[in-house]
Amino acid sequence: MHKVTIKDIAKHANVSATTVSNVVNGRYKKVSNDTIELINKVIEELNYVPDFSARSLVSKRSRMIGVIIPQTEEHIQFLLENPFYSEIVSGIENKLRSHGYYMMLTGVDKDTTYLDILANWNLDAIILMGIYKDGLYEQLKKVKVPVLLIDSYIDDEYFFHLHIDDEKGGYIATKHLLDAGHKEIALVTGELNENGVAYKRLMGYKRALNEYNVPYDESRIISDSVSYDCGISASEKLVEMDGITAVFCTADLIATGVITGLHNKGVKVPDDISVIGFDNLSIAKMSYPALTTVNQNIFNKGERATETILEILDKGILNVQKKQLMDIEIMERNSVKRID
Amino acid sequence: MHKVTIKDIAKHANVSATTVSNVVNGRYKKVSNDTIELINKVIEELNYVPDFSARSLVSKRSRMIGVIIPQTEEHIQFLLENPFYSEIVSGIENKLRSHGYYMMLTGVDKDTTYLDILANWNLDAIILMGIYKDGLYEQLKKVKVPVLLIDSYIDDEYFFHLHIDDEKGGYIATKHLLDAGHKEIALVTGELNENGVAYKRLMGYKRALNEYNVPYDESRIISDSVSYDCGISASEKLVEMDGITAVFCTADLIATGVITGLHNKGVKVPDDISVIGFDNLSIAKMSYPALTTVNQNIFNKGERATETILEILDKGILNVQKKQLMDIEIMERNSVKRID
DNA sequence: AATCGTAGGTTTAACGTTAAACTTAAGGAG
DNA sequence: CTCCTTAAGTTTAACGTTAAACCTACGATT
Repeated sequence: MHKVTIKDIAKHANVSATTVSNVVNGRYKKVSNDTIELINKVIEELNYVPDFSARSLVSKRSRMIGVIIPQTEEHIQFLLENPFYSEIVSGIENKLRSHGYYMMLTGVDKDTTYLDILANWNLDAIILMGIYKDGLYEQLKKVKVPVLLIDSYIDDEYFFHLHIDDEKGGYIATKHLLDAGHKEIALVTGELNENGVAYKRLMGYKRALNEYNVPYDESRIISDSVSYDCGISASEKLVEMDGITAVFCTADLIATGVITGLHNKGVKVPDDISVIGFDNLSIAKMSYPALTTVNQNIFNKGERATETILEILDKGILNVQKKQLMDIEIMERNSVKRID
Repeated sequence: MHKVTIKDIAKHANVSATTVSNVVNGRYKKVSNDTIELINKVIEELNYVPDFSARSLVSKRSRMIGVIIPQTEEHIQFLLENPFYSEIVSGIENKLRSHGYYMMLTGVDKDTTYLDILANWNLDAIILMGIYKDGLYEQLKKVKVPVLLIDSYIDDEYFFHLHIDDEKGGYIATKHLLDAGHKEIALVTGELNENGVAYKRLMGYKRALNEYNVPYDESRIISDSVSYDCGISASEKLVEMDGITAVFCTADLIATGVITGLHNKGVKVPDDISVIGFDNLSIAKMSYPALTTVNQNIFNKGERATETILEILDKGILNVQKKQLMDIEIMERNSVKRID
């Protein structure tokens, strides 16, 4: 009981394999209507499905896109447990699927030589989120496949970029607090890396403070990593800071931890301390109080990433804009209180 | 500048392609140490990476596992935005990766003939979550690939199953409330399908009530779908139910919605109404009050699924247990109050 | 001296598909 | 009546890898 191949169809329909291939791939100009009909009937009867490995071997295309998510040492489960990644992947997958493409999803750990693999699955393109150290980018350039970087400030003309304006995000978040009358604003953030989003958001924070003539005080910056638990532990430091009336968390995941942590210490949000987040994760509306945050439409970002990839695959690498910016805006909920 | 193939390595090392293949695949018994060393050197120099399509074509194995997540019409973004799925996928991916396997992740919508595709990527196995209608299971059986069903009560010897005891889960959750003195207990659940987990959990609920001589009242069952928003809307109905002191939500996602919804109506959790959830999602600890729930270790469930798959691939389809049960237990937090 | 086993290879064909080059018959233009 | 074009195919080779069958030289065994 062997696998049904194109040759079986050819034999049953009394035509050549090429003709079957032409029908399967919609090259109808080369085949008569009668033959098309006949072949389709035989395909149906014999339950033929083309073999993607064979197809990919000869055509050098797989209709498969590689999606890479960062993973840190400490948080094995980081990969998809961060809702940011799962939401964006969700957007990517949906769009890919609706266009007949498939997704290979993988994390990267330290000793991953994954690019080897990614390179040789004949992936049509790669979407990479977050930032990476070591020679990863150099390796990626060796692969002759288009690469789209999401949320990376690596300055390299080779890559395609999809972004929000993180500096502006930091600015409007801080401005939102300033406009609500706050002057003593702490900032809780993940790792500060010059090529990462957190750093840019910090820059925006500084610019807003400056614009409002509020002095920047480095002792009010808490930098750890992007997680709920780090939000919890940050809250302990916050309680000990004198005079704080508001906190800007550069990620919703941190913000939810901060809120819970403050709560546990008997500090009321937003009555005692206001909190603003960043991202507008689906969990932002679930916290209590519901989180005011900077909305980036994450699912849509995933869709947009896929659209860009599809455009590149369609028009060629040279005819697509290298850099794309997405809009952001404040999403007001209940975690920020006006003071005077 | 063509792709480096096994033949290039062979030429440079002055050996046959087969010998290179043997080295690449670790069949060292057939090659002398000197040759192994030489070949490895050449591979390094020329930056050779095997082509997976070619390999898969001849070997009928891809080292790739297909993971399928359900998707409903109403919630396009359902796929990974449900933390349950993202956590389990995270567990699957991590384990796969650490064993040198890859993951193809996809949703299914109504008009997906995805099995065609899944069948012909030469996937080594398929992991399927949730339940599906139509002929999907019959189609899956045609594919000659091992299939592991997570959380499905489809009764078919063909498939491998990974489960928790959902009836017991429903039972211990309800018992937890009963033991805390509650007698008037509503239940909020997703779609009730005989082959799904929600139905079993409902059965457990009934058994517990029965054991404690509390009459079962169908008007206290609210069935919608598994989402935060449905939790919100369920809360409106709950407020109108007379005498309710506790609610069992058969999913944490619903429970968080219920808590927020009740809150908005001025009902205090757990002071006025106690809430217990199911799953122990990572967001369970983020709600306020933190959610008491039935803990199934989701990430670990994903890992376990992968382990089973790897075992099947290793030992053959006949030498692995068809059904596996995972443990559950109550995870106490702050959303349930003892009353007397 | 003949035989055998084994280490260390090589050669060949096959996996399923497609791209490129080739074939044939019929119809229309001149 | 001949030449040209076109529709509707066919044939052949190639994609990169591996499994199976085959080969050879050398040392050990009888």
